[in-house]
Amino acid sequence: MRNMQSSDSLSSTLARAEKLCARHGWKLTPVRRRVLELLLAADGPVKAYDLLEGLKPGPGAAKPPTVYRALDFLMQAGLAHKVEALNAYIGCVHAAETGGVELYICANCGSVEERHGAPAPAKAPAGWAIDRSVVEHYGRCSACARLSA
Amino acid sequence: MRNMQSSDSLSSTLARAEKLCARHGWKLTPVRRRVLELLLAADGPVKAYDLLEGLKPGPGAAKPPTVYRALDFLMQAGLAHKVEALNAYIGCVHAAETGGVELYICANCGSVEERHGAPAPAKAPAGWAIDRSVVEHYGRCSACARLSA
DNA sequence: CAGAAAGTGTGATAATATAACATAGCACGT
DNA sequence: ACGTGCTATGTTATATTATCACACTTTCTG
Repeated sequence: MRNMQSSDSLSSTLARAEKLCARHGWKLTPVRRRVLELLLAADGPVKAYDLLEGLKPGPGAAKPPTVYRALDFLMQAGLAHKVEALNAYIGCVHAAETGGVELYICANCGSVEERHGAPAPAKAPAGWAIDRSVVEHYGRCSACARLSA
Repeated sequence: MRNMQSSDSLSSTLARAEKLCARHGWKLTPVRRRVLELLLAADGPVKAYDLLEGLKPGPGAAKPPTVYRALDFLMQAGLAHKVEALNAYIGCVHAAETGGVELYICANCGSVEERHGAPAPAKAPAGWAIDRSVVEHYGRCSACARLSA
């Protein structure tokens, strides 16, 4: 098993996503919801074109813009994150938490851990105003670190 | 002016790169050196295909693999960094400094500041072994922050 | 010198992402 | 209900970023 997301918690995470959107008046449309499901069900970061494949079985055979638009929405809503160094995307398990996200990515098994509310870099250069930070750590998760030790 | 690199210091940075490579037995070949020059002379992060254009004037009209190979070398040598969230590259002014790199990127003017020796995240999840971290902060540099205030 | 290793040239193509414009569904005031 | 505008989606094409595979050359080494 490569992620922390059980099949049970998938549906409860989706339910929370529904509520979050309802509360804000955002529309979790079928396409968006389907993309979120695929992200949450995956064992790790997912490539955009794999989502595209994942969408094929359904009635709507999507084209790239569809997927990218859904991803944009989910990221704005805080329901997904982009893993910049992998050009891949993950569903956010702790949606609605505020503050920056810090990602820990296991290079061996692909699992990802999210940390929220990462402390603002107190040591930014003088005078800089930081809007957004990308923080990604690559290494081995505890399980994989033990095995390869 | 968008970066901190004067024309003077360009040549001295190149000289230091030469020495660094000589000291380690790495080969700073003409192509690699030319790419490094382009990176250092630029006002900010440079896209791979812009480097490709920049190489055209010279005798060797390069193809993509040439540029990517040069970039790989420079990054391994610590002479360049990739800005993951922009798919762009920067020449490293503090080459040979150890430890992780933290980048501050001004969304307004494109200038970039490097910080080296970023403290390892003491709060990594228990048991994780971190090999490499990507840390990029987006916002406004002190000059641009003042103007837009 | 012979052989191996590292670097580069070249053509093709893969992988990632967006532009531009058409269509459809829904919300809202009347 | 009706039109109006807004949001979302569909569709075609294309832009952008990156790698593969193979040939050739240069350099290093014994």
